[in-house]
Amino acid sequence: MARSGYFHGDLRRALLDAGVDAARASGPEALSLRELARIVEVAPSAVYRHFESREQLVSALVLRTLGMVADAMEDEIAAVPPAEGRTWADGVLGAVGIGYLRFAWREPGLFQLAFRAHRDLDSAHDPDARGASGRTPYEQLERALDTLQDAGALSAADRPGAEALAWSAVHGFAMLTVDGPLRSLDEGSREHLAARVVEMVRLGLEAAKPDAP
Amino acid sequence: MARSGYFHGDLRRALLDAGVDAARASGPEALSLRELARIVEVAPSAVYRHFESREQLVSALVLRTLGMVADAMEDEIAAVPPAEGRTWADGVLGAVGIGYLRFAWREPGLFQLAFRAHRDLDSAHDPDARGASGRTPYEQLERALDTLQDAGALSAADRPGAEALAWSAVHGFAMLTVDGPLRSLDEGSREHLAARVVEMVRLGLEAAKPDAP
DNA sequence: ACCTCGTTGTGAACGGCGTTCACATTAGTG
DNA sequence: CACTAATGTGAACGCCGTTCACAACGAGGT
Repeated sequence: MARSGYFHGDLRRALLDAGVDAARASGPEALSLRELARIVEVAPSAVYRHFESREQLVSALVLRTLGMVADAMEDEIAAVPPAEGRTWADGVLGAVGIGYLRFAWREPGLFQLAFRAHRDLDSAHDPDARGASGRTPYEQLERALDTLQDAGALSAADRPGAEALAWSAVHGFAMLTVDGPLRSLDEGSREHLAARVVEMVRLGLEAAKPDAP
Repeated sequence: MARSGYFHGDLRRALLDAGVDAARASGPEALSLRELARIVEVAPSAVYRHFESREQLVSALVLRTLGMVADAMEDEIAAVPPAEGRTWADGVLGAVGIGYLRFAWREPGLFQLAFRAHRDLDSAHDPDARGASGRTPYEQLERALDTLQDAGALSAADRPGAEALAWSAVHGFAMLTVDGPLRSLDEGSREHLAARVVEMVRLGLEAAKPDAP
């Protein structure tokens, strides 16, 4: 923790901790390499012993944050009243979406860090992006959709692309409400609209009207 | 155009032109004030005679770009086969969404410029954000939803928030496909999924299942 | 105990950025 | 024609990310 003179105990971890704090407080823009080095009381160049570049540091922070998102989803799923078949599947899918959104509102800085410039699908299955449940956020979505399919609410023909459909709606709403034009919505309207977004996703997925016979 | 010695003919316009070119080529990150000044062959400080800050320059560029988006939507609407009532209304709403998406794919750099850090709803009605039709992109969406309501496909109770619902889905899909994890989708799947997104929005809006009696 | 060697942190420097300010140049106006 | 307001210049400030030669340390072998 405290540095033993010249050497820092665990600089890599300390930088990541400071990074999470900074992003939480003021978003991903505030993540300056020099600033983090200052917080940890180390020369800027020391950072390069643990990360190849600022970008790579940010990537590590993104993975950490994705784990938190996964936990938020898991919490929301745990709160779904037990049910069977289609009702349960709908509940889980909704919980995944609401978990995503509630995390975004509770931790806007971290949310932006995780999803604003989160460019690759690699992280969707990166071990470092897993939460306590052992799943990444993307895997939670996949699982919810599997459940939906098993419950007979989603046809096999409509399954491909279902992740994109659901993610689009929820992610778009998150963007608009966290950072965008709808960011000054009060919590009530926000939650009400979120429920409509989730309902829209459900309808879009269960419509089962493929354009091929 | 060419500068008459000391003075530049129309520096403000020249900077905006250069800014659009730069953003088109390499996204909004590449918009450095000094770089634009270099292109226009002027000292960096000269920029401050026309814009209070880099941020304000970018804002002006955003408005310009929104006008182009409005035009793209208008083009798409013009291509909708003429019909009446609900069919026509559905067609217009779809065209607005598809116009948004096609613009995003055709001009990814400009799209990001316009919608990535586009923080206020003010620009939704800013005169400088209007296209040739005299409407901003947001106003096009409003109009499409009005049409939908007039056609009886959208209840008055569901009208508030309809903009947010539609925008969320389309914007989220645009983000994922332009910059995000789905950016390497081929054009075919992209268009196919876009149609499903639009269909999802339609279903979500026309569901007419308010939670209050 | 000593010496080596790889690891980790330092300090100074480079070029780039946005921004400021005193100053130079010009176009219009009275 | 002189004055003034508008417009462009040049140098400077403090920030940023990154690089590199160098210093301090821990561990392992002799």
